[in-house]
Amino acid sequence: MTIREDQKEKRRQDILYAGLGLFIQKGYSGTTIKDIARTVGMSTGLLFHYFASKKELYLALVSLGVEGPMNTVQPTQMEPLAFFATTADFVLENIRTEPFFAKMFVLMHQAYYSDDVPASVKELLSGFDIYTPTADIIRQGQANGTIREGDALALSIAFWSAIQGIAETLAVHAHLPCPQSEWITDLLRAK
Amino acid sequence: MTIREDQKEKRRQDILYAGLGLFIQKGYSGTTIKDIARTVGMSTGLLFHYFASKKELYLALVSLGVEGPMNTVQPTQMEPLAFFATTADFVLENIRTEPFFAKMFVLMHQAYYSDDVPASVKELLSGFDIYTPTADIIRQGQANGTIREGDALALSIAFWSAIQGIAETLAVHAHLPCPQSEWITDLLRAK
DNA sequence: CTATATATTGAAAGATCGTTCAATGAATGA
DNA sequence: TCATTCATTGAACGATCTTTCAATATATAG
Repeated sequence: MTIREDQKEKRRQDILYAGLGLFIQKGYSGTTIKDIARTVGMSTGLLFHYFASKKELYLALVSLGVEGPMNTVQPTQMEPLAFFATTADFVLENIRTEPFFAKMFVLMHQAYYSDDVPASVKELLSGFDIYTPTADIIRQGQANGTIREGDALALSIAFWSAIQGIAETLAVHAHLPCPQSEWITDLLRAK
Repeated sequence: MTIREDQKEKRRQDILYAGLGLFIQKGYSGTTIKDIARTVGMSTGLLFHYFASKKELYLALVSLGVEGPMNTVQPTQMEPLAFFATTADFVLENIRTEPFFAKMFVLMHQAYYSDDVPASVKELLSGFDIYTPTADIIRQGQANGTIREGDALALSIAFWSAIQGIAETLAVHAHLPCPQSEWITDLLRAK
């Protein structure tokens, strides 16, 4: 690996991080290549030396999220309520201490739910569904009495909505206090 | 009020509602005047007969939210936890049964937190802060033992984040089941 | 019915954005 | 050192978007 290749890779990371911050704050269409280039301190034309297009830059970010720490949230053999406690704790702890993680969490939500993203991104994310597998785990917890009664899908929506909303808030305002993971877990806990 | 004025007003409502749906799904920049015009079935030029600009159309929507049912959420003399139970119940019930309410809730969040909105909208919303007054009520509930201990602002963020996330999900997918307001209230309740 | 006001269209203007490209400066390798 | 490759710029191109406008159809008023 030559010095030039190292610096090129570092420059790519800078562009990606600048893009991440702008995309979650201004949306895909609201963010211009000029915005990103100015943030990292380069000319607009030069950015195309690192990424072939705006679409590809955004897709590279979403791919980072798909392969990254986001999908460490995997169903396990844990006791159901303990799984949610662990998951909430892991995600909130990372949101609190790693700005990149918090922003990436918001970007993935944006990429999944917004219609203001390239079709290639939608294709990459098609088939992703956090609610269905989570709802299954909730049903197991309801069966063994640790998770409250109620529509499992609705409980899943409540759990992830809370985490998602917190990520959105803290990704932009890192100075605000982060809710405790136990509060979110108690949303599911049977009394 | 002539027939013409009635129809003009009705047409304005149609444009506003079409814009609301598109804005929350594609963002401000991602939504084009052409999009909105096509949705209501008129030419692009005609839309400027009803709204002077895209900015003004968006601002009219946010103004509806500011004056509308959104600010019926007012601190009262209620017992603190009862206030949150009532608020969560009111908001979730409206999100569940009134698509316009759910979408408006999402739009207000977008207008407040996104940087992809006209400066005039930011000015209209400056000074709005749901967290600070809510955190005050939480402190009262902590004082009388009905609300759990912990950073009041963080509890406020957790409460509203959950509701906001649910609104975002149901505004786009109205067929999904709506979480119970008690689940959200239990997020604050002392054990 | 006639004249005036309103509704509507499609095209054009003006602005902005993504993208390309020729030209130049800097670093690398032989 | 010199030739070659890479980094960088700024201007230009084409596409798209907001907004305007002249022209036409339709409805209202007297």
